[in-house]
Amino acid sequence: MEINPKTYEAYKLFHEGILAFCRAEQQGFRINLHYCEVTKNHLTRKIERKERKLKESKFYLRWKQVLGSVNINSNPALSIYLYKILKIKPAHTTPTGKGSTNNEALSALNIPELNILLDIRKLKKLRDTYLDAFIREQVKGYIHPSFNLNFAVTFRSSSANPNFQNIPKRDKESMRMVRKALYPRPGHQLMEVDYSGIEVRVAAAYHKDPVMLSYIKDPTSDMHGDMAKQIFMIDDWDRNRPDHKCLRSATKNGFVFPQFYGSYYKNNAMVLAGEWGGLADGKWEKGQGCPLGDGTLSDHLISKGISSMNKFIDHIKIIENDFWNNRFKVYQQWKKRHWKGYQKKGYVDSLTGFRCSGVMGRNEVINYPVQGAAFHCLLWSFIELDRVIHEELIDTRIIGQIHDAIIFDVNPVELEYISKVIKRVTCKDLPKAFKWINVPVDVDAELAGIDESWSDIRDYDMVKNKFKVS
DNA sequence: GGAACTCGCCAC
DNA sequence: AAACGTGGCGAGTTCC
Repeated sequence: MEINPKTYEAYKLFHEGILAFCRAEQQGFRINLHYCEVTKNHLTRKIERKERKLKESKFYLRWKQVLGSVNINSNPALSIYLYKILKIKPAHTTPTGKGSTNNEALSALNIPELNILLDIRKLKKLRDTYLDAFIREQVKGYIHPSFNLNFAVTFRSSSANPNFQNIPKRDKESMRMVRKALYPRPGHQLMEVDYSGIEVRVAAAYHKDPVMLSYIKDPTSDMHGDMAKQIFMIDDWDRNRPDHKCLRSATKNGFVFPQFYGSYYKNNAMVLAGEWGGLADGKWEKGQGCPLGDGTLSDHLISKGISSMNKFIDHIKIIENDFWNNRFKVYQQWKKRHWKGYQKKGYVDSLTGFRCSGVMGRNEVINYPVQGAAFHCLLWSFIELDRVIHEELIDTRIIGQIHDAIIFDVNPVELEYISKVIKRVTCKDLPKAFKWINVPVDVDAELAGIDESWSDIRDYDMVKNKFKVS
């Protein structure tokens, strides 16, 4: 018989985790029902206007003429019309080999009517997946998302009814529209506390790479900056310069993190090139990309001898090789050992006592134990904070969790106290409980004002007890 | 009429 | 040698 939690600690973590989640579920997250309904109707009218505009276009009339009837929500039908009937070459294909109709593929075609369709899609997503779900799921003005510990193969959590873990954040317009529906209890304020770089820190406990350890331990060092400097061949690197900041962020999201998840140089090069727009029909052109110094990024790269996409790919290949064989050599050796170990045993164990077994690929074998244990850091803190809140009979409540973040509905009177407790539990008590943690862990906090919505949270210093000024 | 599938898209 | 990890959900479609 296979028991997945291999240790009593692992079993206990999930058992107590479920009970702590249960209390958060029961508490729920307050919504502004009136706002949801008004915004939903507003979106519906906006969608209808755009649909009318689309239906008057030549593009649509031709589509209808050829196929008899048209459902603009049908991606299979759109794919057939665009790529089979109009014989347009798809910008890229789906995993099953058909012409893709996703945002990237349709945007690339530069057809105004398709841009209207993309607008409609986006608005429908906001209306149907979020606002409408809040209205449907709410009970007496509170939604009660479920937090599950029994679905994810990595022993992470999942959330449903509604899913609390995929509420828009990056797109500011969508973020505001949806998060403006979510409120604390009257007279309270929302606080979100997240572990910074927890997966990278947990990975370090597995591989113990000295270079990575010093990157994490030395607050003056900057891994993403160092990589950006190397990738874009910048001599006078200055992490405070806006153009260099832009390159740092592109490197972090287009090279470093994808590499940790198991991506490789060709994909990285395409993403990096796509991000700054140097890639136009495979041509490498001057004057492309974000501004850099006197010119643009593509001017700079061309001046450094990277004069084509192929040269850029070769360049990233060299960087990747250096990344794993020189910079993070010990990390690389661990990945190799770890993968061999799985091939021999047929399973991998996490530092938190969970066993992943079954058929897995190399990337899965490497990622699962890191992803799981990183979440377990959050889970342990969640349980402990829930215990303190429950035992001390204070009024602040935990109302949700997003993999590496906890959301609180705080009584303003308790703000200073709970901040202190959160800081202690997450940063001091956790490493005492999980002895395998070999680097400091840290949290960032965001807070909204009293009676403000989730869209209003701002960076907050839990030690000085004041908002950070940006 | 529902199960199972594909596709697209939101989060970490 | 191979090549981005984990989820949920809405809509459309196909199959039984």
